[in-house]
Amino acid sequence: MERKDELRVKALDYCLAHGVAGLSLRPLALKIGTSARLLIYHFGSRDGLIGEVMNEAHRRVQRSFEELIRRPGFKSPLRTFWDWTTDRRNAPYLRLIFEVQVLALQNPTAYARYLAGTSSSWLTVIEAALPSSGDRRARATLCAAIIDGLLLEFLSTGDLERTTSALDIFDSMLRARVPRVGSDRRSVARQNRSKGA
Amino acid sequence: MERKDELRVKALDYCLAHGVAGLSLRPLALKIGTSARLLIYHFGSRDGLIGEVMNEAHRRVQRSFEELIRRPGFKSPLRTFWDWTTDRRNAPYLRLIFEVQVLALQNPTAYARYLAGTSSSWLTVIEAALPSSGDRRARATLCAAIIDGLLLEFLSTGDLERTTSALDIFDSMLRARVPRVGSDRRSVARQNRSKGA
DNA sequence: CGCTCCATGAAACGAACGTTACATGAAACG
DNA sequence: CGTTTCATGTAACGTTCGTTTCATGGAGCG
Repeated sequence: MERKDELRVKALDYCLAHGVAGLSLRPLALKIGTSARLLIYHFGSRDGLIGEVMNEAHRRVQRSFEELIRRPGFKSPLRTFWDWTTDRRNAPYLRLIFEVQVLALQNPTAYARYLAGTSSSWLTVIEAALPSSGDRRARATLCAAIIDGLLLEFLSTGDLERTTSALDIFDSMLRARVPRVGSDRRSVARQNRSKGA
Repeated sequence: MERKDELRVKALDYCLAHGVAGLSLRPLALKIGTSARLLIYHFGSRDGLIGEVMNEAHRRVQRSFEELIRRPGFKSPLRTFWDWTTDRRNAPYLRLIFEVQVLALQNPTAYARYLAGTSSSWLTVIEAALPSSGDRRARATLCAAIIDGLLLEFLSTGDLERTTSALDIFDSMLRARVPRVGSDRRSVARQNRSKGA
């Protein structure tokens, strides 16, 4: 069983570097010092391997995140979270999860099973951290989307300075606590309904 | 040549529905009423086909976007842009571009060529629409990231109401014109430099 | 008609894919 | 010791992949 653990860890490292979209067993096996035969033997199938690899990834991200919220934070919660996502120890994992999430958009049957409600669980965490208000869920959605969008931009361009500046701007906006806008959820839905093609 | 145009259009429709990650010629050819032989004949190779398909996608998005900015806008620019991205005529294209962008993160040599600077070109457009200020580029980055992040959330969950509420919150924040925060670019860079792992 | 060029079909190529069958050596256990 | 179980290697299976080869039919043109 310990051999399987070792293989899972090495396979995860390989997926962090090469992605999971076109993953094939033989090159992976060659790189981590085993054979396609043994990967099937230990994990049952390619899908089983990817499943265990993604579970391991989620586990590590979870562990790192729990360590984060245990530490005392000097900066704002959002900025602290941003620094965590862009940390080079965490970014590869988030990139991998990004990949699976986007692949699941076009091929849910193949990839959705590897997403253990990642996005919605983070949304819940953020929502719990926000002050209570009628639009708290929408505010949490906004915060999560900003992290996602800026992270995607950071991963694409590598421009940490610009993306961090953007986050700090939003952070200062958030602290300003702008009062509720006139368009509540119902009126938004009304506007959308008159939009269709 | 007109036959090739027809094939390109049909292939794009197929990619909009099935994605481009695991695209293979024979199923595509079967679905659009041709053969793998002819796809190679017309487009030279699989990569050539994907290249032309993505060009066609970018062309259509571009055309739709130009039509958008030609129309008079009743709502805020950002909300107008959001309604455009989530329009069911446009969202599939943005989803496809999302897919390629994320695939390029892990495999730039294979996919980066299909991204004709999409993200940066939009950034420029947004930047031009914002009032001039020292942090205009960062603000543009923020706006683009919010659209990206919310769009990804919308595509993943289909929850247009919640994501639109989130956008409206940000829109109202933006209108409030919070003054510059203390952390300018230089101080941000300073903070980041002392972050490394 | 004869020639040329373009479009297409049928079939195959070699490679890579996930997976399996079979054999074997080592270790654990009675 | 004999037996069983686990881990592993070798080789193959059948399939699919992108691509190529060869042949053919038809349209345009002299």
